[in-house]
Amino acid sequence: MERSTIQRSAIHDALKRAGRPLLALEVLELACETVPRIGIATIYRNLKTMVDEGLLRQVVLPGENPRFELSGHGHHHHFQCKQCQKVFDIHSCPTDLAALAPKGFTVEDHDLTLYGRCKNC
Amino acid sequence: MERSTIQRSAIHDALKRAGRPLLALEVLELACETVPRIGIATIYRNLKTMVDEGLLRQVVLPGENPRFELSGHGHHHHFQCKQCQKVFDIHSCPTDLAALAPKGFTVEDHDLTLYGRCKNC
DNA sequence: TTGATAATGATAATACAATATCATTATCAT
DNA sequence: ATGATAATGATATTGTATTATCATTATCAA
Repeated sequence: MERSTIQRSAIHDALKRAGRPLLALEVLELACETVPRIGIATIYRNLKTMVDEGLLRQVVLPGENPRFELSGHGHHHHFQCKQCQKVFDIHSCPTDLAALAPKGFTVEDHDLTLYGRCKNC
Repeated sequence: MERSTIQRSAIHDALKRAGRPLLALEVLELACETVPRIGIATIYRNLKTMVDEGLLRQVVLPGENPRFELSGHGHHHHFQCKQCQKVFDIHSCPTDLAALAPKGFTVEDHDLTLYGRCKNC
């Protein structure tokens, strides 16, 4: 990926407009609004490259296919709506988590997902 | 699954002895100590049945295949060791999580995974 | 503008966990 | 102990997300 293509920028734009982590197929759907004939292989190829470049970050929720979001939001967590399945960012983070681990265990990182109803559902 | 078999009890016993959530293949490995010729299909069949019966609970961590643990431990979370990949139970739980969601969002549930080094690693 | 070649799009191939198939074996009510 | 049949074990098949292939198209340095 050394050349700039309308497909690549359509993918970046889709994620920017969405403002929330998207599945590959959701990226396809949104990018289609800009490039109607864009193929799913192009979506996967570009997502992979952009993650490698550090432009995107993968968001993996339990039991879900990977989603993708623009990187540079720092450490944050996610909320999934049980109704529409959409995933949203949460920009705060609980603090005392390291204390939860049993004796002898060292906590280096954590993942938190909240579930419920989003604003629209 | 209406008859009691040594395979079924070997699976239950494997999970009991482990005391932590196991992957299907880990269950196979442990159950083999009791029933050397047990097949992977039998593992999957019984795990599914035992989950349906409420005897087992599925534990799904981000990007991981399902693990299985004996149910009846109530609400709790999990710790995954970055070294040995094993998953352990954490029997405490942060409280203020509902407050983290944006306005208009309702939090009904949550999933927390801690990552780091376990006691043995 | 042109040529080298990177990227795309359509689709075939892959990877792999989980399920289905089916002959054989084990369970258990009688 | 016996027979009906549930369960097993070996393995083929499926389902599905992702990747590879390759002819065609688009990009961009010259």
